[in-house]
Amino acid sequence: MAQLQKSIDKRTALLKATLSLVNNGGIQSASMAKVAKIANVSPATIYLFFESKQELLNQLYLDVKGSFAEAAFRDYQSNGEVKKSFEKIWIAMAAFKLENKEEASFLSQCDNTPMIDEETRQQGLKYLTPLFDLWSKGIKEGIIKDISPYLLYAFSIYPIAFLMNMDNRSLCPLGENVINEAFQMAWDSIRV
Amino acid sequence: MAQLQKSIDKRTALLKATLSLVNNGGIQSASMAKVAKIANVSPATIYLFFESKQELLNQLYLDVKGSFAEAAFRDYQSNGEVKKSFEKIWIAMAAFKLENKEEASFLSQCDNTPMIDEETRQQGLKYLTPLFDLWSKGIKEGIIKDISPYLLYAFSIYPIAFLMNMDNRSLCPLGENVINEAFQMAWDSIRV
Amino acid sequence: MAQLQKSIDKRTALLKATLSLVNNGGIQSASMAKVAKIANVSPATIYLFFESKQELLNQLYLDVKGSFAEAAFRDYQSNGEVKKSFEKIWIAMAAFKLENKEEASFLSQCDNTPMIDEETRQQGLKYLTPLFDLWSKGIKEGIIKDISPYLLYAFSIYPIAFLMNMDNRSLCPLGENVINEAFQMAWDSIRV
Amino acid sequence: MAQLQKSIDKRTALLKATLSLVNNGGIQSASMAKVAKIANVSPATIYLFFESKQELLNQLYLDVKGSFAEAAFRDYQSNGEVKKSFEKIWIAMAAFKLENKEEASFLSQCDNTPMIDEETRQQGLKYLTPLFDLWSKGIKEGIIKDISPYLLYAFSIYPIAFLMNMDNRSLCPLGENVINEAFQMAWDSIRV
DNA sequence: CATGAATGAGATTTCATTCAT
DNA sequence: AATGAATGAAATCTCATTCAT
Repeated sequence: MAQLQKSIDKRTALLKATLSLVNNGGIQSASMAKVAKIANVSPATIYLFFESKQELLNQLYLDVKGSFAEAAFRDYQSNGEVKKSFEKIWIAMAAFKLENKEEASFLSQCDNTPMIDEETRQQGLKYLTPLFDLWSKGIKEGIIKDISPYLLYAFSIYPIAFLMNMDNRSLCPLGENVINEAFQMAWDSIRV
Repeated sequence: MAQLQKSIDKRTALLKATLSLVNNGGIQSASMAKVAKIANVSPATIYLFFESKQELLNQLYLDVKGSFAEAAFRDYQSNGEVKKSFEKIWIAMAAFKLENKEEASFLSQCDNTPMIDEETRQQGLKYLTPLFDLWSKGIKEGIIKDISPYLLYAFSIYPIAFLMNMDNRSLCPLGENVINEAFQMAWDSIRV
Repeated sequence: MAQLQKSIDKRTALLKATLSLVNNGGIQSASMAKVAKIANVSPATIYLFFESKQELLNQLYLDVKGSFAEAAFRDYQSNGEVKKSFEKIWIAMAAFKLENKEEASFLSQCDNTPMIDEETRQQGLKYLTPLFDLWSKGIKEGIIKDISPYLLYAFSIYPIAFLMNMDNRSLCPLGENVINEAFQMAWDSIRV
Repeated sequence: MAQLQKSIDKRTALLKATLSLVNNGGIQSASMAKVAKIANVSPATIYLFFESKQELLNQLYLDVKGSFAEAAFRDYQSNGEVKKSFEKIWIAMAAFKLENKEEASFLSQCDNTPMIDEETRQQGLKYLTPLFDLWSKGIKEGIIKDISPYLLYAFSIYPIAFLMNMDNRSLCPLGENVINEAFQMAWDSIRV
């Protein structure tokens, strides 16, 4: 038990170290040696937990995506009104990205790198099942446009990443106002 | 004259080689040696045209962004109706991204890499001035939401990248239908 | 313990390899790759011991300067007569330079290269403290000219390097006779 | 004639450029490309005047050594008193090194680099013939120690380089006082 | 004469990964 | 289970030199 805990801790430390390194300097600057040093283990130890750098990144991706989903759906109950539910989820997502910039920025960096493989991306998508279900329900109720969930995602969720990016670069600071305006746009884009 | 042309050709070949390499394998896998080999020059020759790998990527970024803008605004005339004009631009942008997947994917990869520096990004943004002006006009006319252009961009333009990504991964093929649905969403998100 | 010894050995081998390479071909021709090959390690291994080529050279400088000082002062006791003491040191220095041509020649090459940084030079100077102290004593006793130690050094010690150089180039072979003549000159230059 | 002059000017410019570059950064940092740029010619042009970088450096060595000798013996007349004559030459040498730091420093750097070949060094030595002759005379007169001119040189002339070095590094500024003290040492070392 | 373009070879350094202990 | 040492391969970039013009 203590052994297991220690293992888990080390794994977590490694993921955390990677996250932090990717964040200042990009994926390429997160070398295994640096990761090891920050996590206070030997480089060789990383390979006890992850098969390769690729796998380390993929695991981190899933991990972070999981946290994101967990935050997004924490207060969500599937039996509520569609718009209200969507709003709750959307705001939670935005809040997560604002409060966890490292995680958010990491996910952004993963969007277009070949280091994350298709299979992992698919697994990541599964975390969003509740949202997809909600959209299905909305579509059935005639409230939401009857189109591919990918479109719905593209216009209502994906933009959050851009906003966060702007916020980070101080080009468009995200106060409560802006968040509300943004949500309105998200909703307008998908509602019938 | 012939010499100048040869120079230009070589520069172009280098940019093209870089574009292609970044596209399969990501920025980090586009090594100067590979770029040189594909462009059929010696590695040292690259440095006659670009000061460093960073500069090569930044120049490519501007180059591609320029082509993108050129395509986006080719048929646009600033005196038309706001919605029609926006549609024309939006469709042209989507078409460019669909027809020039390498360019589009490259721009996506640049979104979140520290290899493109802020100054270059700013210069890239300038290419979109006509769109920003159009939005201003629309806002004045009370047709478009009176909010930051970054928000407008985030919800109406940025999603195109996601769609293209889905198209590439065969998750959501972009036929004419889908394009039209997508444009509708873009418009709904920004219109009053 | 065995590991530590192996580390020390490797470090020593690297320094030795560098010394030897600098000696035939100059500093610039002592490439890290060659150093590695001669020391029978991979180029990457050098960086486990030295942060950069600069540091490698600086460390070697200190190392050699240390050996030199050690030899110079090995039999010296600070309570002896000034002239006798100086002679002992001077002869020991000359002997070291004659017997350790690689080391001596390396130090000469370091005299005028920007690869050795000022701080390291200063540290190197400290090894000569006993000599400076001896001079102070001589000055107080009115035996040695009351002038800057840099002058004393320039005229009594620095010339040894030139002699060694001539010896190497077979222009002025240093037998016992010459050595004695030379010492006489050194002494004449600094004595009152 | 005009053509010839232009050629000479270019050669001079190249030598000057090399001198300047060697001076800040050492021999290795004086790349042919930089030399060309500073001299305002094409890299290829250098090879019209010098066969290789080696030759460029060797020529520069001779050139500078020549200037040095010219300055050293400018006011010297071989029929004067030995000590007075030597003093005149010595002071002129020191003055040259102080007033032409680039040249002086360059010569120092050449002392221990394999880039200057033995033959060139020998030619350089010839410039000092008048001094050697003076010493011969002094020896015959019983004023100067009857020993190898290399020894005389090592203890009376070579130290100047060290002093200049110290002056450059602000460790021992050379005012008139120090110069006179230094000359005294030089003379003491070689006089009977 | 003079050159700008071009380059092959090689410089320093970093990295993901392995392996003996 | 854990590691520190070690590395081959490759990355970015520089350089002395050549050659078609």
